[in-house]
Amino acid sequence: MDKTKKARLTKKGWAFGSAESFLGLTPEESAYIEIKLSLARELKKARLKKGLSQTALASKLGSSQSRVAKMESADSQVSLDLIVRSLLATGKRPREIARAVAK
Amino acid sequence: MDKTKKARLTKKGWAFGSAESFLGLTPEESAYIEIKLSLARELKKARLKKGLSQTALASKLGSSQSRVAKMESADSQVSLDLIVRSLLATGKRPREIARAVAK
DNA sequence: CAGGTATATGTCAGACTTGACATAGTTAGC
DNA sequence: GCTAACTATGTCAAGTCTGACATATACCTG
Repeated sequence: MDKTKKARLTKKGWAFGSAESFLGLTPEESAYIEIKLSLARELKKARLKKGLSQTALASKLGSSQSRVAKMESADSQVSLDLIVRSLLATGKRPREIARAVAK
Repeated sequence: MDKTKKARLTKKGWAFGSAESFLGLTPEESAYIEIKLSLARELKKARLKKGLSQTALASKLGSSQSRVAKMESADSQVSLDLIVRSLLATGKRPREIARAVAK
């Protein structure tokens, strides 16, 4: 999968929209990015709901502020694995994660 | 996350059961493994439904038979990312993936 | 405006994941 | 049993992701 394209799409300028493409992404690639973006938004929502800063959440996760920021922006250098594990660590149940995946 | 424990749990002897634990896994770790196992089963089901061998699927995915086998067994050396992307490549829609996540 | 808090972005060494390959085990038909 | 097709498991070099750090930007409040 071409990470440069993903990176471009998920840069600030694109985050507001959907990941559909005129840049040659296949439907599967688009779907993958959509899922990642949705989970990223879910993580941010979960954090804010708990009134935590990125730094505070990072500490709970055993990670760092910069990585939390990258998760929340669905950075191409962040895996789905990490986002899902972080969601679980914030108390989200699989059912809620599933909802975000479908959205 | 301790990968050795995960590896042990997902070894043949445990694959039939759930990933709950008397080995010191936290609920989040268990949930993560459950999700992975569920998606792994989904991938196998999708492949069989299409009447493909692991080798044939691997070729479609640009991967190898051994990696497909590892995906289907939720091997600890396989990421959620890869399983999700493979599911998408086999034609599964996010909604169906979500269902497996919740299960 | 200074200082503080929060978030974003770039980089890096070390850890992890990947496709490929080798090999072993399993299953089905003969 | 033998063969062939299928699947499981181990290993490795190359590529990717991670936490940590540095730094930048934005927004307060005094």
